[in-house]
Amino acid sequence: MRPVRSDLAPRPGLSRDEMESLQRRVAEAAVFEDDLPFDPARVSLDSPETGNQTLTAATGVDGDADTDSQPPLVAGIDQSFLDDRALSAVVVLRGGEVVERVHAVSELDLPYIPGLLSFREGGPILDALAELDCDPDLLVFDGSGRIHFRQAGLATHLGVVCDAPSIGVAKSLLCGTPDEDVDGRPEGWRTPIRADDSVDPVGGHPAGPETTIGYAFQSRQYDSRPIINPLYVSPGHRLAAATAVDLVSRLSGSYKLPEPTRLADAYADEAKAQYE
DNA sequence: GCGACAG
DNA sequence: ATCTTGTCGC
Repeated sequence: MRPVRSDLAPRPGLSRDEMESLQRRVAEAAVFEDDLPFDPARVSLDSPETGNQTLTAATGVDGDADTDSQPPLVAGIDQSFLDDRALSAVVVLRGGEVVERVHAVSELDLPYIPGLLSFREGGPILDALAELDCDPDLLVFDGSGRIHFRQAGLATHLGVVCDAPSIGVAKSLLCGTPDEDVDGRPEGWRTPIRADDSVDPVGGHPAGPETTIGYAFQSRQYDSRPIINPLYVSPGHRLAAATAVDLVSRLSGSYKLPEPTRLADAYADEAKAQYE
């Protein structure tokens, strides 16, 4: 998969002000409403092994019955680190099946700076995506999308550069305010994350308290003690916040992290062993 | 000045 | 992100 907007790609050697202005340009190009090449309802972890060819009525009118009969391709992306190099891993799923796995090792140019993560990890991730033979319908990133000071987190930045639907799944909240207290909620529970003073309005995207920039989502919860923190899901590009949580919910298996992310996480560690 | 901050 | 032993429970 190749970058479509390489002019907006995270380049090394930019000053902090230049990185921030590039993020504003990315946010302006971002679409936070549904513009998907597939029906979200067709995303699941169930393998259509036995071919559920019921309801094939629509295929006769739209054509492309072959590709329409299969679930969308979803890519999970995560990284592990070696000294000052990053190992970016990508695992692509179709239904519950892994159809491709690739990884790339790249030099890191910057340290981790809250708010500028895509400039540290973006390039390395694009290196891995370039190794892909297939073309994912959806990209699931480890980090934020619209839940970002300039509404241009990692998932938004790379989603725009690849011009692909993308979602950001973070384990902690970067900015914004949850509608309700997020502690000790049951599985499946979710509440909106609204823009606050730390979020800037950008392009056609407002940043008032009425703006939902993402959701806190309780993907897993055990009946006992160790209360599990929720996931913070936000749209990256080409989908609305509500659709982003719905998709993450559909991609959730038996663990806290959605399956594509969990598999990419494991693959990043597995591949790392080959280099150390 | 103080606080807050994805991975 | 990364460094790490033991421990509880299905």
